[in-house]
Amino acid sequence: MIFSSKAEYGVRLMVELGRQTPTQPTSLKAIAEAERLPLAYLEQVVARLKRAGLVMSARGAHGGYWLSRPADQITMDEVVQALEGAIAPMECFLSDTTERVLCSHPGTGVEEHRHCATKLLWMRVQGGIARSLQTTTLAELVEFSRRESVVPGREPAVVPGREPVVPAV
Amino acid sequence: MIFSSKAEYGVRLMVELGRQTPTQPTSLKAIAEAERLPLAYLEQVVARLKRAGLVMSARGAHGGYWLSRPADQITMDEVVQALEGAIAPMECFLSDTTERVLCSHPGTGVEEHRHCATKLLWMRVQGGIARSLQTTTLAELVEFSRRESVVPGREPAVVPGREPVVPAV
DNA sequence: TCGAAATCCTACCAACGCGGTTGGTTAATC
DNA sequence: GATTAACCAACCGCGTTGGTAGGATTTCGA
Repeated sequence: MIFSSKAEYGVRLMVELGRQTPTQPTSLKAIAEAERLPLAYLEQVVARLKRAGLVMSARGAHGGYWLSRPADQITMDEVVQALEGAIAPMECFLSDTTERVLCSHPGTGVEEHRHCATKLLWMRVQGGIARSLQTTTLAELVEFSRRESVVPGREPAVVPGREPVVPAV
Repeated sequence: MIFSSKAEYGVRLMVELGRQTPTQPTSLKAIAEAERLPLAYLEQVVARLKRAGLVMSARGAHGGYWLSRPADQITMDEVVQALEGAIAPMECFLSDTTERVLCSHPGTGVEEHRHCATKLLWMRVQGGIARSLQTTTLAELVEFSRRESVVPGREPAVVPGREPVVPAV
């Protein structure tokens, strides 16, 4: 599994917030019940979203959460990044903003100076993921969730302007 | 981290095999030393590749492994799939070859019939990953590893009709 | 014919992250 | 002042990960 349940829950939470009128806050309890998710765990999830500035909150009675921006100005890579941290296919991608190629194993002093072929592969994978996340907005997901599921069997039309997904969406 | 070390080790192993002349087998020991990886663990990794039919082997002295096909006829999604199993961003994508949308939580009898918005997102992510893996061949990685480290260069030949990669591979 | 080199096979294990739970404290509303 | 809700900090069982251990089997060269 590529993403943990934090991402799943967090995205659902964001969609739920996007479905609400932004004028009044929505309580976590309401969301937990609607999505049948454990409230206490959702608290930890939403904390990440708040730290990332994606949602705002009000405490006390009738408090709750709401989106800090309109849903069409929130791309899903922001959301997923807030929930999962940096999206990296492999370890050597993390604190490695420099172009250094040092995928050899530590310990031995000898540095591997051959081209790290796997890095090319993981770069492409990362690019593929990033692209799909950046080109999807929260508003799209909200709109998708609003459509009545007339027939559960067939997937509805992909959002116009998007390329068709390869494995038959 | 999206992929485990099995994928990293296995891809390296395949690249290493791709660098050899295919006429004679390469022993795991040689690969383990070249890549500084634990031999006993590599055995488990290569077993997956063999089960998937990507490599062949000969036992006994002077035995070893070799690619079962030319490297330009091996796409990396085959390799990664053999190593990691099915590539799924989220659990509900696994034994779900049918078009059913049932991302609700089990337990309660009530089925969630609202459109599962997260599924749309994970579909796109999966598509992005699949595309990047399918359009990369082992031969490319081998060729890349042969190049002296000049400039990582430009991403070659994205599938026609696709837009260019966003984060600058 | 023997030993070395290699694949092949099964079991075991420590450590870590995941998916929560528990139990509170603080702040706002009625 | 009671209720509602966000906020906070531990804690914890469990499964997966990344190996190791130890052997069995096959093949080749001397």
